Amino acid sequence: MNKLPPDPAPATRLDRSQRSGPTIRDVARAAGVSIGTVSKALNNAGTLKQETRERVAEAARALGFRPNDLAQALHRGQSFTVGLISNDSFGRFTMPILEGLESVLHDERIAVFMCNATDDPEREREHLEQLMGKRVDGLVFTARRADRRPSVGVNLGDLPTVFVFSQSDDPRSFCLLPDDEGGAYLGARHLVATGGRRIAHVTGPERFEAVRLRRDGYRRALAEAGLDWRDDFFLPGEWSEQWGRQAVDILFSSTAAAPDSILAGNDQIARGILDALRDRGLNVPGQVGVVGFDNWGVMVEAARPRLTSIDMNLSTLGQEAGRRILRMIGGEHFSGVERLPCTLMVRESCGAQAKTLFQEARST
Amino acid sequence: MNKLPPDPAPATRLDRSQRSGPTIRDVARAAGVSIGTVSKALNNAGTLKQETRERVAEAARALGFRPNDLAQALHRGQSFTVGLISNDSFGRFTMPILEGLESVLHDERIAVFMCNATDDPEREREHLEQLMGKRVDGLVFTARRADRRPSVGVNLGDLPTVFVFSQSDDPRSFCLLPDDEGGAYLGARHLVATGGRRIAHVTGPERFEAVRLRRDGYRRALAEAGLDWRDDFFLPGEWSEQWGRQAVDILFSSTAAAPDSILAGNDQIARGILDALRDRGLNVPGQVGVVGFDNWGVMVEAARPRLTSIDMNLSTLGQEAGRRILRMIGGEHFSGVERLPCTLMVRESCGAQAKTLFQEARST
DNA sequence: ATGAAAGCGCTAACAG
DNA sequence: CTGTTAGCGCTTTCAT
Repeated sequence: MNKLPPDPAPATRLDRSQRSGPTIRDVARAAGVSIGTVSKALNNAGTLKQETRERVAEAARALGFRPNDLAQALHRGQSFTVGLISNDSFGRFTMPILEGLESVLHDERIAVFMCNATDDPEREREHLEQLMGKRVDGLVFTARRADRRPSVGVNLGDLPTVFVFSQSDDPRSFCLLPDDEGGAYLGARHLVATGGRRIAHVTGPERFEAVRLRRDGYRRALAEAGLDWRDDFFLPGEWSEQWGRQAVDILFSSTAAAPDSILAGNDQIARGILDALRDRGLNVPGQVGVVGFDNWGVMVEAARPRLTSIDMNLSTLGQEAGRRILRMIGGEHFSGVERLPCTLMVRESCGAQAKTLFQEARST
Repeated sequence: MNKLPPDPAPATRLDRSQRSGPTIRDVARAAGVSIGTVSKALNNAGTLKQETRERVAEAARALGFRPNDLAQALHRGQSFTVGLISNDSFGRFTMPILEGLESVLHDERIAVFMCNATDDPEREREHLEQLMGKRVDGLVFTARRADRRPSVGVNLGDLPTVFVFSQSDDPRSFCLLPDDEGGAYLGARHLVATGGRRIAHVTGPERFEAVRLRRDGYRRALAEAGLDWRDDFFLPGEWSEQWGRQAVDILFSSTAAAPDSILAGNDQIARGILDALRDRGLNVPGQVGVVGFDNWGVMVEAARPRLTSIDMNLSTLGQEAGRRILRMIGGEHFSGVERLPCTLMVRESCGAQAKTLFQEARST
């Protein structure tokens, strides 16, 4: 029965005849109709007798026929795929975004190629070449932090592209970001509302745009509450627990005017702050209220007490990215930066008692 | 010149003529040769005059020609794509695996469709259908924890499939896992080597196979050191910091025979242990040595002191998965379970002083 | 050394 | 209502 393999061939090449299932031709034969009829029946197109549709459907099912998307793609000039280029090797930010993106695209039958560039421009270029070769219908860029990034030298033509949690230096491109300013405002306002008068802000490196925007939100909340900005209460540093602990040492070295509240630039910093306060015997939230940023499950839940934090709604961001790219594929154009609201998640480190009041607060 | 669009059509359909770049036909025209010649020239196939090759290459470059992989795939019956189905929505384990997998596959010009099933069988089935439609050349399954999983009812034919960090209940399938037993053995042996005599093991739920295997490795190290197994020193529970803290309360409630070393089932538990020991005023590693499992950067670095931990080498696991699937695509067959060694990463929570001796230790 | 032509599996326009 | 056919962009014999 089996003819012996006539050609050993390169091992990485498939023996096509083996793997690929029945074709539309086989279905046509089985149902006793023409190829065109099968196509119409299976796509609910054209005008066919109900009985024919059923006969074809039946034959297709019996054979286990599954249309070949590649052929379809070739014909339609649309591949039903988009590429996702990520520079967040750790996945902390990319995964929720991907989840949202994918859930939206999946409904339109389009699949996502995920590529990890890990900040290597050469690698990114290669990935882009590959994706272009695969004729993706769109492109999504993601990065670890929301800062500008130079476009690598690949001609994308007018391929629909969106930058999520990441920015392009090309003003014509479209960027989707969390509302950092509003998020920080929300956190600081919550600290005010729970009685804070001396509110410090311990955050990441000032070269991050997110750090500057969050600072602005913090400042706005202070102003609104009639509180003065104090240079010694704004501490940019690193995104680490280590820095959070160190910042507490700085803030509380002179007990004179130590803060009664701290807004952290991320949850890791917040956790460091909590640990250091604990070491000093200071009660949270009794003596000091603490609010984090990111609402990173593993951090906020493990913290003692559990951490109140700002959620950037990354999954929603991903969903919106999906919706936009679909519209762009449909011919619409977008450009500029759009920001989506953050949400305050209240837990015990600050204001859990005022839960009903603030839990739903959203920025913007 | 342009004829007006005769059909407004669904907005999500591409206007093909716009987007797709030059075809091989355009190159042929530009270079003044036939289509077949262009194909040969670009693929270094057949036998062509050197000058012709160059002329074609030049024309292709000038036009910015990029071969259409879809057409190629249709012809060859190989799509140069594989699907990755992940059930680890959090990404903690999937990302490193994906990174390794992708780096290997990328070199063979094959791209990865990433699909998130988040433990929803229906969703997984849909993804599989979609991937089959796209004629992926292979399939990789990943899960959050290395436990058996039922196969969803989709006929995969003889499509090359590998389960990484995850298992199938079909004995014919191929599974790639970390050597949990060996990893735990490594950790426990290290605790022995640094002077531990009363070594406890605080870990996750016993229904996880990984928990049982790690327990076995722990037991083997004890036996090898002539130490007795003690039921009260083996504490299965949850994968949380909370549980780590609680376990310390249990272990040290009677100061009588408290442990001098603790092997944790993961880094979160280990971190909880460290915090609780600290609360009790116990010095690590002076009074109690602690070893974690996972070597999760954000945990081990933030811990005080920094955490000695077992690395499962997930990226390597992903690479191996990539190599195997390539070989399977090439026609080879694999089945059964294979385990790759873990590595001990020594830090201050136990034995950093003995660094040179154990840092490179590998299981198996 | 190069060209011509037959598909890969499917869709859509046009006949019948 | 259904069949026929011309491609989609590329590879690969087989002629020339």
